[in-house]
Amino acid sequence: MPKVVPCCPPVLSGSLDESDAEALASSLKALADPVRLRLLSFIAAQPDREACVCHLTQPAGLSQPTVSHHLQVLHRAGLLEREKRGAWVYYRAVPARLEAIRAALATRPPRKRARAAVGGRV
Amino acid sequence: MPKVVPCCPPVLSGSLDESDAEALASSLKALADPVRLRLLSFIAAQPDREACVCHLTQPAGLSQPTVSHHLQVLHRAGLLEREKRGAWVYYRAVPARLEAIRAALATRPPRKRARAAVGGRV
DNA sequence: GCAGGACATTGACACTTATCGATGTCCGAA
DNA sequence: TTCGGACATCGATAAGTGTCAATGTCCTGC
Repeated sequence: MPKVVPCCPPVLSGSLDESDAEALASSLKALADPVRLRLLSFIAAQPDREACVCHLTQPAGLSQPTVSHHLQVLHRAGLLEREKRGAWVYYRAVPARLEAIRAALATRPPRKRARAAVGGRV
Repeated sequence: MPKVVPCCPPVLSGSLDESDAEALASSLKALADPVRLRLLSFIAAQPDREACVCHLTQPAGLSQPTVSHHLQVLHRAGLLEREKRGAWVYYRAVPARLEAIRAALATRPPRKRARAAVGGRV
């Protein structure tokens, strides 16, 4: 059974301590780029909710190394899963991670809900 | 009656177009800094939900021009309101703006709710 | 084993951003 | 009117980031 790690307190519900702020900022930084937002939403919009890198360079309009770089940033932030299948690498969105970030931005403290933050602290 | 401006489509609900992605990324960039997250939460945690700059430099541990800079970034993103009272300037959080950003990060399309995105597009 | 394709990594460059000291502007008090 | 305090702006600097061409690694098919 996976450990349930509580998320950091919502931004507007009290004073964030320094490490919570660092962690949340680091996740937000991964999201705060138009290319990465589009990659994330493009991948999630695929019929099977995944895409390999070769299908992403053209919609992104960027070179393969650049797309690879952005995917790596999203992957390191826990927002994308990586799966290697043969010569290809498939990326899949992790909605729970995005949900955890959303929870950290909640205006009011969220209702208690088990497993809301699966995937680690934000 | 104020115009209700719909927010951009949620990231995971379909493919974001370029201008939506730019707008959302720009709002997220304003949030994606530990100093700014702490300023925002500190201000919101005050008894009267506001604070003047002179009360923020010490908790932030930064120089007055630097704090002023961060407040300006949050203000330009619509996350803080600015009010000048005599020689002092008071900043107040704008929860609706944060809520609009959260909505844009929703995993599923949100239920229709009037005035959910008051304050402009994200 | 060899050739070619898919993806990651490296190195370099331009651009942005966080930070501070110095200075400017505006306000209230004397 | 003058002085001092609160805040913003400016200029400079160091650190971070997005981008690409070149190169490296790994897999598949021949």
